Amino acid sequence: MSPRIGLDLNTIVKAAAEIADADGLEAVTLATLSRKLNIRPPSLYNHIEGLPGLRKELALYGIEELERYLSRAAAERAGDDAVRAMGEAYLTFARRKPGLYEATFYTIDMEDTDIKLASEKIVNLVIQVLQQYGLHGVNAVHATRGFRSILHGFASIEQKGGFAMELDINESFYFLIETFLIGIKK
Amino acid sequence: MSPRIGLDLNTIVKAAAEIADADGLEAVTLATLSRKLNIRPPSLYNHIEGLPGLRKELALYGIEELERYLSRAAAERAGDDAVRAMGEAYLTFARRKPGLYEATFYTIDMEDTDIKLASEKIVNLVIQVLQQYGLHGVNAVHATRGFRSILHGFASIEQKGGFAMELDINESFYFLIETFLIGIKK
DNA sequence: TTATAATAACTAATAGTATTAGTTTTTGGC
DNA sequence: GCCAAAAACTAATACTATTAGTTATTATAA
Repeated sequence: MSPRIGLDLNTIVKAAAEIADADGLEAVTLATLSRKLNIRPPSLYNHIEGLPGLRKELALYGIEELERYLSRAAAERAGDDAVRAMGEAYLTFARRKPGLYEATFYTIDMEDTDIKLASEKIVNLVIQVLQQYGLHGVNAVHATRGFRSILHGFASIEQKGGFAMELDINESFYFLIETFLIGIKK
Repeated sequence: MSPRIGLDLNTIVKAAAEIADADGLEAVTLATLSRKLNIRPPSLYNHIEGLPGLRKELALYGIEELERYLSRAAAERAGDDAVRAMGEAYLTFARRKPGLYEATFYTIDMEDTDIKLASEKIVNLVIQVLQQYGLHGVNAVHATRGFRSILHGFASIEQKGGFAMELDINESFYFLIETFLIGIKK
């Protein structure tokens, strides 16, 4: 029963991510988290700024993790291959870490500098790939916003169980990506 | 101080929607709602099955309201016109009723019969429009899923403040819709 | 090696939340 | 005008986050 367990921010955030993935983001509370870590809830305040602070850290971790998935997929690839690989990586991340993915969109402060910076890395990555289609300036931004919308929309609806009909979901995803590729080429 | 105010489900759900639109979905609690309605929290249990029940009713109301927006837009229109109009209507709804829109995606039980039925109406509406492009059977379903993904993704990211760059958001939306139209035509 | 300062745990207390149980008041139908 | 159902209520319980103040451990420096 040592009053100095040796907790750090990383351990805390990863524990929170585990709860989120296992039981949903709503299950991430200071109470459940402190139970998992074998400490009392107030002790968490030594590391994070309350529940809002925890949510920010979780979102940040999620965005950075997503960026790693995406940049790994884009590496050594170009054009359609790169777009398809990034799309698949995005969906894989959302499926493998559902709670953490949810956290990247859940009541986060987009004005926050850390969040902004991490998000920009993803945007720049996508812009870089889409520029290979001759999309520059405003059009590259439009296309990037479109690509993000497609990916988030699909992943989010799937996660909520919104695709009810008996039809292969992966096929629908490929259909959508190909539709997008055709669209940006003309 | 009458113990019989004359509350009904409709009044309750609309009050909840007002809170959601004004202060965000997280602000919708039995406590805030009962304060707005000038009753004590337990009284709400005469009309709804706790907080989960309230959320379900709110989601249902949102889905039905969205369906009204979309069918009004699709009426008397066909092809590209209909698709563009539905896209705009979707975005308009999400912008005008942000909290209610959020509710249509927030921890809802997709197995619930009422929710399922209301959702199917929207799906069928979209399928009907997309069939005019010669999309039938599986392809019509793929395209419908794609269209919903685009709309939800865009609306959701915009709502969270995710489109940071200084570039007109409506332009990006039109770009995305046109990209989709081109894609499904080839 | 020992004293001190910072860190990170703790307990205690408060306020806000949902929910259940049991009660009272009103209303509508007979 | 009576009675049953509906819809409000009060009281109580169990969580939750959070703040204040306390204590124990660790790291540092004399």
